[in-house]
Amino acid sequence: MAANTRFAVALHVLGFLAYAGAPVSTSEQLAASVNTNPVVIRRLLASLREAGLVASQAGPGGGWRLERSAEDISLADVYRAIEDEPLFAMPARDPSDACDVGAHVQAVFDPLAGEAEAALIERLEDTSIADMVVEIALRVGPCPIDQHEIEHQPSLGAMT
Amino acid sequence: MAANTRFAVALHVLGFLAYAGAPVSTSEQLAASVNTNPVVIRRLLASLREAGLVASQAGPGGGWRLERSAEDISLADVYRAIEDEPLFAMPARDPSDACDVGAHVQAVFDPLAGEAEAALIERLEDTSIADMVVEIALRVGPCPIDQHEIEHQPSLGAMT
DNA sequence: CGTCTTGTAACTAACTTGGTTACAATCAGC
DNA sequence: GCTGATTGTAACCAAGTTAGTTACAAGACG
Repeated sequence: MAANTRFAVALHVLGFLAYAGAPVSTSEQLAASVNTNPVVIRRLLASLREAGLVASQAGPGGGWRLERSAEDISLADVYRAIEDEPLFAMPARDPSDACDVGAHVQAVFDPLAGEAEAALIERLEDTSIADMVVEIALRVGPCPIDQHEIEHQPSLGAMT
Repeated sequence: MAANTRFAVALHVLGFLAYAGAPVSTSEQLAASVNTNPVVIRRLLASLREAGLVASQAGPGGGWRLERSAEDISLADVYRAIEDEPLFAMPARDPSDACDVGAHVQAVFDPLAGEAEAALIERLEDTSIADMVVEIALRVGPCPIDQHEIEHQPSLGAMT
């Protein structure tokens, strides 16, 4: 499958915004952490902004910030903000309606596909961006120096 | 998204095989019902055969049949037979490990993505091909003539 | 005004998908 | 063994998707 990497990138970026604690982060910083182009980040975050998850501001000192608290953004919110197409779909060409199966397969398939995707989303509802940030912080391990006081963007460390 | 239609086609074909009740159906017949090319059907069914869901036989009178009873094939079996790549994946380029979030996002993301996909599969486990066939039969409605006795491939009706 | 940043269009390269043709391999029945 | 039906599979094409990139307009702030 064309691996769906937008979801992973969205979680990375939202995790960054939550973890950084800075008032805003620029798409340049986010792109550096994800290792991609700032435009890719802006495109993705545009979807998240439409869903009310983040806000942006232009100009010097501008950038992106969470519009809700990290506890209040579930992975399901992110999934819904990004994925507009259903997970499973019927092929473009309609099946033959001269055949009992072809005539009714769509009516039977569609609700099944919807329920399966709903189960996926329901599971995503159980985890928040804040939960993810906790997991990340746990893996960073005890810090000799409290990174949150070195600079305003602690998560960047000594990035080039 | 590049809508995943293989899943829908697989269910259609398996439903056809179960509903038809004929000893075998040819990829030509299946392709006619799905409204696609026989080669597409053979390619897809090759995956299902590897998973032990169907069997094929060449030569005259040959074709495809279910290798297990329709009650014994869950939609999860079909999903696993078809999808080899994980539903969610990290982007090809590794994130920056100069950043706390970039360094650990994959370790946090991977199990989350796996659990979400597991929830999807778990839901698919609840429905069998037989369940689908019942739903289809219900929609066909009461038949003036028992179609299963007109011919050997009742579901084809008067297909061209 | 000058500069930093977002917003967005346009283009490209790589990949995926479904469709199609072609042909070898297999098998049943005569 | 010959014939014909059917699967098995490689090769190729067209269309669509995705990520990446460049370019530049628009907005915000000192």
